[in-house]
Amino acid sequence: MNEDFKDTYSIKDLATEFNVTARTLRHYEEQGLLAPARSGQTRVYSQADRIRLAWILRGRRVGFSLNEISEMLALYSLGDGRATQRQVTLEKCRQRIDDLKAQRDDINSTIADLEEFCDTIEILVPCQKTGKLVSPETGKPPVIKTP
Amino acid sequence: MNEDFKDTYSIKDLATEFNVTARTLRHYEEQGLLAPARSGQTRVYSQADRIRLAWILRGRRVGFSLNEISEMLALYSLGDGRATQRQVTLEKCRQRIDDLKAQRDDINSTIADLEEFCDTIEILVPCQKTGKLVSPETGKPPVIKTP
DNA sequence: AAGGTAGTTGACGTTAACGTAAACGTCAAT
DNA sequence: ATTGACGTTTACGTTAACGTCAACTACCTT
Repeated sequence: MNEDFKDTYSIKDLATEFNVTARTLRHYEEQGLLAPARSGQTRVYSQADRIRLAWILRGRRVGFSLNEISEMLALYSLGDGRATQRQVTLEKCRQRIDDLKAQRDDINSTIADLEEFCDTIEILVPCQKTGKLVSPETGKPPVIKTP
Repeated sequence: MNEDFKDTYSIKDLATEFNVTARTLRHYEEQGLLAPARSGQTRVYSQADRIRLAWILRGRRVGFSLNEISEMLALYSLGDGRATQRQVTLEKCRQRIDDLKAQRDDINSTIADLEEFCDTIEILVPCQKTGKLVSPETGKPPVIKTP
């Protein structure tokens, strides 16, 4: 029996795999984000549940609230729904995409700031007299772009 | 007198410009993220305060907590500090950069998911009989990758 | 049978990031 | 001089996303 490719998982299995607590998984179920099967009282997570959890957690890392994630999951189920809702679904979806692209720009800017900062102070050297960091060229304190 | 390039701002000025409440600015001050000058009791924000606020808000959009933003701002002031702290500062800074790059990857994946979803349902057409959305080619319901 | 491990359901506690209301000061305009 | 727009501090309220018990069940294992 191969243990690596199970098709069902206990709550602890998923919790440890994704580095969250069991409480978190129960919480997501309370919020309607997950709906694992039951064997008696005990939750039994399928492969689909596992994928869905990974998706949820990625959404969380990206900064979405559980409510937003819930709405996005709802969008997917609207995809095969009535035609009248198609346009609304598409608009919301595209809005999300635009927001994410804006956020990506913010992240790139922040990365650029931090990298420039790293580059600046990485070449500095302690001053003989004061012990403070100065430029090895000019002997003067660095010009740091402080926000 | 040109109103566009002021060198001082009221709390309301900045609040409206950045679309936050005055309460938020006071909160940031309580947390030590801002330290505007005072004219009597009244806060007077400088151009530097304004830039700093923009930086803070970008950090917030990126998903940082106020505490994390505070730490990052502290990094910058450590930049011209003692040599002994330089290495620590650099490591923290690079860690931040790596985290941000990972987050950017997550965002890109999410964007890809959403765009694929958009592409899929955008070409669908309502079925004559059921009214449900189906492929114009096959007449069958679409294959949507549901997380 | 006793203990250990893993599961369950309440239900209250916690933290961050503000919201909100009270109670008050200060000018400029009506 | 009173209204109104803007500012202040103090302090309690709120929401999200869980943490943290308690009290219980079920199933092995020794």
